[in-house]
Amino acid sequence: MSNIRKVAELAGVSVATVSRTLKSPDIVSPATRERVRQAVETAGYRPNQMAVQFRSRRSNNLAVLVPTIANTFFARVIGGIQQAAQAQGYGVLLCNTLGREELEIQYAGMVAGRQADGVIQLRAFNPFPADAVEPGRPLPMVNACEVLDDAPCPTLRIDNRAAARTLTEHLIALGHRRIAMIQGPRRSPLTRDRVAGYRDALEAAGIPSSDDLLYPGDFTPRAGYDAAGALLARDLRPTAVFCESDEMAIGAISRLKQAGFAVPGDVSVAGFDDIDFASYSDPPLTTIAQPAEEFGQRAVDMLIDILEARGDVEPRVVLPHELVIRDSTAPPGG
Amino acid sequence: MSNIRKVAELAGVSVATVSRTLKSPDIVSPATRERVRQAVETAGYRPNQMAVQFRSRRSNNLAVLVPTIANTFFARVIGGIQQAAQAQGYGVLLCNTLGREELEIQYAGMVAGRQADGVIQLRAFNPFPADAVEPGRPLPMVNACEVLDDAPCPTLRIDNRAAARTLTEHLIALGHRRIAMIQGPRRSPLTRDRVAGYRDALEAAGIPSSDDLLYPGDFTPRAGYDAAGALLARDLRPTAVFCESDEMAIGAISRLKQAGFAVPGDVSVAGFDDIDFASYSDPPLTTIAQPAEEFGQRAVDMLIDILEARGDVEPRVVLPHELVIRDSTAPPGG
DNA sequence: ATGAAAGCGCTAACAC
DNA sequence: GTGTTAGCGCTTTCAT
Repeated sequence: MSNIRKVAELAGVSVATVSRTLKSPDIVSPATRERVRQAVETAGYRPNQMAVQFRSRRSNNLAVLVPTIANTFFARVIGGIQQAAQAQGYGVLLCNTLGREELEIQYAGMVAGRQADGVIQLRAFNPFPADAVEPGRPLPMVNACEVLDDAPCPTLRIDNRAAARTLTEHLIALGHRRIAMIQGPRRSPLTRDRVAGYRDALEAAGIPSSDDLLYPGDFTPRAGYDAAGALLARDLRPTAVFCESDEMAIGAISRLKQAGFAVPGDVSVAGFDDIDFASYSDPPLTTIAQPAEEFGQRAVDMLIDILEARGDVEPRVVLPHELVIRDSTAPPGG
Repeated sequence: MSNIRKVAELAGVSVATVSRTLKSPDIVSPATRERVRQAVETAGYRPNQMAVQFRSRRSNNLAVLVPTIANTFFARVIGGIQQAAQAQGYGVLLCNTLGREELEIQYAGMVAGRQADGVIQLRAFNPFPADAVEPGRPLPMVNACEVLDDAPCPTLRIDNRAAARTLTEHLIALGHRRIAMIQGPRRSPLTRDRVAGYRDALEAAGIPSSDDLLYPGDFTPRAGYDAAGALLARDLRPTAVFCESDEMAIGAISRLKQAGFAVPGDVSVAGFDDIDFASYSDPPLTTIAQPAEEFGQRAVDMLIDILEARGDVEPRVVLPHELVIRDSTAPPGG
């Protein structure tokens, strides 16, 4: 493999000139520039990025901490991250953490080890040890989607409480009063905020809310399926179910139909995220659309703003969501 | 940030000893070892991986070229890759190529630029220029899932032809004779092999095959939806549809139901991949299960075998598939 | 078992 | 506009 010295010899110039020709061609005379280009060509020279990174103290990599890439929504977010990162000359180091904190901490250590310049964390957990915060330096992290209340870095999310309230209001407006909720993980801020929004709507409508209409889940179809089963065993069957992910909604619908109930005839089902499959489900899902790709792109932009110290980064960004009404929700007994 | 020299000073040893303590503790005396550990601790020392990589000439990163991460099947494969890579101390550089060759070539260039030690390519395309093949050195690449016939590296796939044949035979055994196929991209070896298997089955049953039962697609639900629409416009409606992905099958079912046809009553629909949603679709999908996570894990193992020259790597690995019969297929007119 | 020292390939002062 | 040179932080001979 050829290096910068070989190229310099070939071109009859110094290594500094070769370096300059590559980094800032404009400060090199056209003649030299051309000779160097030739030499690069004939030598088949590719700069050793490990050396470049080492010397310039920047890895140009972003570490992405994702609970699970198997989740359709996260896959879209990562698509957005990848696209934006690539456009700005950064690589994406993927870290599937399965929500395990020790793994998240380990991966965040890639910043201390200079493997990555910064971290995009898609879960509400700060993987940096307290002593990683160099006083004066901002933490090289952006926390997106599921966000820590007191995140020590910029955050990016939708207004989950408002979204959940809107969705619940939609259900109430259709005439539902017994509305169950299939939730995400119990301790997630996502779940907490969405339950709050759900309660907001019930309360505003004068409907008493009851904890036993709340079913825990984990965003997977299986969880929705199981929760729907539990829900059907109740004496007073809910007439509507608000699922915290489209995946769970699809699972729930499957279970409901299997038990002989029509959706939305007997039970209305609403989802969250607006994944691709939401439109192709039977019935097509009423859901809250989140700007998944934009989450990724914005997170990258914000992180690079931090890394390259391009002025101040907005600390708390809230992206718009949208209620998408399809056919999985209808008046009760309709 | 502290470096190895500071630690050496603190411990009162040479940098070489610190390095040794970290890399091969066993060749350092227990006493020194302990002093160094102390020093590392008090200094809060983390080796600069950029320097380590630079010096040792290995990035310990694997580049993964994936057409689109938004595809559920690929997302699972990547999950497997990530898991195996992490277990063996490698990082995963994600490259969403959208099937664009110039991007694939650019990303494969990360190997020449020492950003990555090797490449896992999930599409049938060789992104390495001819002169990248150092004579004598094997190409640091594994080609998995969609595989080049004459791939210049080990490949990993299922027997797509056999799988398609099995699935088609299942349809024929149910009594279908007019079986349409909604395909992947026209020029993909995946499509070619599966069409071949489909034809094998028809031929063996003495059913004439006709090209106009073949509908092009791109693996997305939308493509399945559209193709199903086209298919319904025919004079003689097929009684069964073989879709080259579960995503397309779900899209197709959506379109069929929308047009008032029952699945499988009026039209049987089969998919491919056995994604999570396949079980929760209505009706649950008959499909071919592929070992997605295993694809990822095996690809990583094979690639690392190449990189670390651990003996010979099996050049053509074929993983098992399985026909999963659910409710989306039934006898015609049933 | 440990230390001294060379150098990986590159960038960035600093000189001319 | 170009060359000289000093490292970046680490690993790894080669001595001792």
